[in-house]
Amino acid sequence: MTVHDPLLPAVGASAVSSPALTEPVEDYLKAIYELESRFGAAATSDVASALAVAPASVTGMVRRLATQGFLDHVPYRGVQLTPRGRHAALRTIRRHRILECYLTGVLGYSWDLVHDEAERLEHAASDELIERMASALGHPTADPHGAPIPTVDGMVEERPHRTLAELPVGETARMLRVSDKNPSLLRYLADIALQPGAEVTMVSRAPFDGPLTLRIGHAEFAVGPTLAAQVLVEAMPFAAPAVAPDAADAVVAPSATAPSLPKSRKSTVR
Amino acid sequence: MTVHDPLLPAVGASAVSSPALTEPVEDYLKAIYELESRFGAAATSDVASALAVAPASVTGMVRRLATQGFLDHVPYRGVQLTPRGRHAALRTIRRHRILECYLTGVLGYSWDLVHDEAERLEHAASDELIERMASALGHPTADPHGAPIPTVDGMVEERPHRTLAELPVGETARMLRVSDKNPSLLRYLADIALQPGAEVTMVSRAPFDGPLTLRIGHAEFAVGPTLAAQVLVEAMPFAAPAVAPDAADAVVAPSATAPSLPKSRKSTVR
DNA sequence: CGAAAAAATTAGCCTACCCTAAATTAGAGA
DNA sequence: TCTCTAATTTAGGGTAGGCTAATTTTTTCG
Repeated sequence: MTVHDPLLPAVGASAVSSPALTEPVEDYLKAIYELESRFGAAATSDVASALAVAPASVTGMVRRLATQGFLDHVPYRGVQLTPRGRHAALRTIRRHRILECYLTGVLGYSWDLVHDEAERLEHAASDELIERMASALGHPTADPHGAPIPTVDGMVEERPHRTLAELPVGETARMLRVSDKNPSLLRYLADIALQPGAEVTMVSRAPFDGPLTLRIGHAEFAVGPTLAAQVLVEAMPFAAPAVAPDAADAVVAPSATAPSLPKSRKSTVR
Repeated sequence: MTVHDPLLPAVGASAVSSPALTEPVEDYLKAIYELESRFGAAATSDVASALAVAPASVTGMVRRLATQGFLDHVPYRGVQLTPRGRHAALRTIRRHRILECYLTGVLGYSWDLVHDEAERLEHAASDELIERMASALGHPTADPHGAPIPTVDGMVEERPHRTLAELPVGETARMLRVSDKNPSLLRYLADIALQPGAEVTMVSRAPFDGPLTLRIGHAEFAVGPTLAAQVLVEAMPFAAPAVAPDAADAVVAPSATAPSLPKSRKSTVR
């Protein structure tokens, strides 16, 4: 009986150069990581709907992942990634986001189409390839949708933010980030020039969950609260439009779209 | 035939938008295609060793592929791809070779390392991505190892060739192609500048399968017959380095003395 | 030609994932 | 507190692919 013994040679601290995770495993870890960082915990049914599988399938996979040390599972209580699991998740997320940067920045993909492509390539690309892409791009720190790119050793810088829906009337903020998963939403946002880095002002807010009026550049748009809730914004560095403490050193604001998209020319390939 | 029909309504002509082949299936079809074009038929054991699986596994997969119409299988007699199977194989091969071009041409991979990377990406990349890469490269017709790239509709131009081992003493040929599967061989060939397009002259040939002496550029190298048998060459179009195009069957006189004149049954195919 | 060797297939198992239906448990509300 | 519902897990199956061992067929060779 020749046993192949594919997994875990030892309980080593962190990455022992993992024996290649399967695609489903990478997907589960990524989904759990994202749910965990959004809600503090990942519920079975949330993982199931994120991955479009039945809840029972999640239970099964979770048991497997727990025995392999990727997460802790308290039955009926939810799961939590171990450092090992978190590291694996972040590796996949890094790949995904660098791929998105590369596809938009170098190969001309539009930001609403990169997600699916990156979703498949993230499992197939070697570290070598990912790092070559990153360096061809000048080591971007955020993907085209504004999501921060984890470092090779698993660090992510989450910037403080609120949703556009929470922005008080009269205030201006900088668009920070939006999910990459909804192509038609992304196409609409591109239409109204609401992309990471853009300045957006809350002009008015209709009552009873009514539409919000935004100013982006010189144009105004009315959007629904559902959309606004999906767009993350951050406070502008300083200098508010109306009451600036010192207008003299206010940052030059590009009036139209301010794309701080990670697009770089230099190719550091050898 | 269950067609999922994901997005587009009927692409037309050739592609019936196959229900996405699995990775193993693509690998089998590709391997069978290559064996078939090399030997005229694909034997179970050859497929098994090409894919590093047990022969029994091949029998099983072959049965599945036959019922799906990718190939015909006469038990104990071998398999033959159907047009459908051949088309699928060529699609994978096209992807593989365009990926190799892109990785070496744009991302700086060396030619001995691209194979493994392309091998994984070929299953994950969308047609969209492959065609974007191809057009970024100006639609190459051969990969870095000299292998021709099938067109989108499954045409390959196989050039007439012989192996370097067969090159008569005194003759010069142009290096055409070498397998991409052996990194150390490729590194050695790069060392001696024997790459597609290079001109190589057979200076002498030691008896009893002894070493062959080649001239490449201004240098001479002795190589074993095994290596030489893996390198494909083609007749030079016309015009040897220093001689005018009139000398149709004149051979460039090598400085080294050729023991016996090559019988030179010239079949200058082009 | 007939026997041994080689090649291929069958039989029987295994693992990873996925699913549905049937328990079970947690948590909310009366 | 007790019950009802929603969430979760267990039970029982299915498919794709892979493996070893045993068997069958083909080929080769004395």
